[in-house]
Amino acid sequence: MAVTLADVAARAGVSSATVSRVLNGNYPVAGSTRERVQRAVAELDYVVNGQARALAAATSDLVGVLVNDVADPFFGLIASALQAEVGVGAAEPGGKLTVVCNTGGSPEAELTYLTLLERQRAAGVVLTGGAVDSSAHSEAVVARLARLSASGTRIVLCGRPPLTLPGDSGPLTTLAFDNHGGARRLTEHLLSLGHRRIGYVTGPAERSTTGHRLAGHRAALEAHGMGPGTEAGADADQLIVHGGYDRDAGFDATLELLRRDVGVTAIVAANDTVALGVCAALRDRGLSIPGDVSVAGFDDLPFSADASPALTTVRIPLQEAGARAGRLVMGRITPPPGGVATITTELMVRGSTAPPAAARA
Amino acid sequence: MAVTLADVAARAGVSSATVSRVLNGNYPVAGSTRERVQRAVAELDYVVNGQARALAAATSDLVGVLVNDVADPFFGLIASALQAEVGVGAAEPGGKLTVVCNTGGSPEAELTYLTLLERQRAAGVVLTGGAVDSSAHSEAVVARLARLSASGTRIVLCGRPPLTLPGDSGPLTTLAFDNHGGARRLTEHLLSLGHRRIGYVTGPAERSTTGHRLAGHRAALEAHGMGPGTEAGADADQLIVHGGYDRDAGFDATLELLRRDVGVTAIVAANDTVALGVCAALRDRGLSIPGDVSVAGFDDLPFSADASPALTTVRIPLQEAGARAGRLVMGRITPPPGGVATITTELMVRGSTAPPAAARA
DNA sequence: ATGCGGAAAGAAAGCGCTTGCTGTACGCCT
DNA sequence: AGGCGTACAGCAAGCGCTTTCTTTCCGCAT
Repeated sequence: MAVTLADVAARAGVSSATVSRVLNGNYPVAGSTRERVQRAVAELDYVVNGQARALAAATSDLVGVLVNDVADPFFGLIASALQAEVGVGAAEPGGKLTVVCNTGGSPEAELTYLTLLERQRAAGVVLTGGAVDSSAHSEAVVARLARLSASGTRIVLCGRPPLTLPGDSGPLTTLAFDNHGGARRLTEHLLSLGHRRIGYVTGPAERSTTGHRLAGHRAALEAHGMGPGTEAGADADQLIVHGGYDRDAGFDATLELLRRDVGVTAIVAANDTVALGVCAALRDRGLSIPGDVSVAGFDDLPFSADASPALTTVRIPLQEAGARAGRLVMGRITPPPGGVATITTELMVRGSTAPPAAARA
Repeated sequence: MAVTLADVAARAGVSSATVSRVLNGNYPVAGSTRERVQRAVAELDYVVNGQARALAAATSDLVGVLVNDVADPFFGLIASALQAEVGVGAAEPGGKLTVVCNTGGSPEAELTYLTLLERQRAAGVVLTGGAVDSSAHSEAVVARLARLSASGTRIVLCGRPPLTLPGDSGPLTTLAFDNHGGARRLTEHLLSLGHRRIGYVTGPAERSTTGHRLAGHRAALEAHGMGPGTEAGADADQLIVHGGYDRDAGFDATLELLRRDVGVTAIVAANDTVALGVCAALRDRGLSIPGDVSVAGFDDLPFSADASPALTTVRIPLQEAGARAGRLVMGRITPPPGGVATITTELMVRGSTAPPAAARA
């Protein structure tokens, strides 16, 4: 059916071994022969069978990237930059295809996709998104990663807590986002504006990112004498609503916060998408931003800068992270010493935060 | 190195053929033998080599999806729904891995990725986004698609103009978005509000979608006696600015429109992302939305409903389209008669459009 | 008893490629 | 002129599976 190496060889009057060598260019072939072969390849419009090649050469043209959901801009940006880095320019050898796997945050799906990628003998796997803090599942994931790693698959963690494989050579290559520092600076910004009653809508409880951001927020409060032991921090729990990483979670959580009537003058959202819901809920209740309540997000997704008012948030250079993860998984750059590189975050102060009404009066 | 079929066979005391049959369940195997094999598989934690299987069985576990850029929510939503449909639940047989290819709208990149997918003998390919109207390139693309199709790769066009392969069995399976109708209804909405000077920011000139939307817009104008031949339509060209599908294009185009000083009371953007830029530019110039100028978009991306004011736009059910494309490319549903299914669009009237100031006065 | 059909398992031939090893022919040295 | 090194090119053995064809073995009817 399809044109094979043998067809090309026959046409060029050489053996298939020679054709293979011309194609891969890793063995001396006389100029005239090479030309003849190349002409035959062109005439027959030959395209190598990647599966046969992979089988014979024990290589793979696939790189997997595990994300919660590509439709979420957070992951979309990472995946896009990764694919651009890993992908090919003009069929350049070494360029890989990017397999996107939506895990929906489910550890089972994560495991399933890891198995599938192992089955395809993927050249590399990038895991993104906060890890799930469930020891049962993370054990299984670690076991799978250990096998993958042992069989030569390069593994990169992006925005996940570092991980060390059992009986292996040091920790996995990791790109860690400075969630703690970013959240801390964000809350400090609100405190410096004069806010004292700051609501906080968390992400999903089981994700590691959620904890890190919340911890940063609390660290800022404590540094200002508003820790849990202090008088000012007495009802700190009342200011926190546990949500999720989607818009509706922000909406609902905000209504809950307002219902509690704890006098918030600012709300920090788990991320920008949540902040969208927070803003929607506030408007729904007739509250102005930042007039009545200031709002801040996290991630600095593309639409945040153009929101009205523009959203104060913490920028994570997601594209840079994706590109870097791509280079790491391709082995184009060497992992940082210790395996962990921290991606710094930057506070973006914009129109959605302002001094509380009381301070302005 | 890795565990192979032979290892499992040896452990179970059977031939590798039997193991293969147990794994694929397409051949009678005695219950006791089956059990023994399954135990061996579990004990050895065997994972089949997908490449070897693909080579022997002439199948593939890969489905490719060509998008402009996954980071763009428009494509992200399609890709996400597609991958969910095509992907696996618990390694269910038949589940495929989704290869995402960012073409950046470049026909060369498109061709390169098609070759790569052919090399991997992909089971299916979904092409999204408006096609590029350049005959030279589209010819090459058509040729590649014809080969892919001939070799059994299922091809689905999603949001692209229908295409018929030379000497083939009818047109390719196509999911066409009703861009024309949507744009027309959108402009009619503005006209019915009383707008007569409606600016229009187009998408990239070479994309087919751009033309379809613009045509719909013009059709609405003509139907209201504002066609190019009429007095009202005399300077129609002045109301149109050619842009692109990104936020900055909308920003720049709007400034240009204002510079022309043609008295627009409403601006229709090529899509929601562009509308974001349009709004930003208007605010930048101190104009209120919709007080001074109404703004409308296209696509109804997730953030549009929560924008402030909420964006009037035309909804394309992108997730539904992606899911349907997934089912088609998997052969789970049969193509519509004639090959072309039209995805209907729906006008979403929201806060960013209102009667012009003059009409309200 | 003999023979026969069918169910289950094995042997082995590929699938299309890569690559170590084996030839072969030429140019050069002594 | 003989021998040897070098530069190419071919042979053939896999890579790990699937699948066709055979074989084996049993139970049953004759």
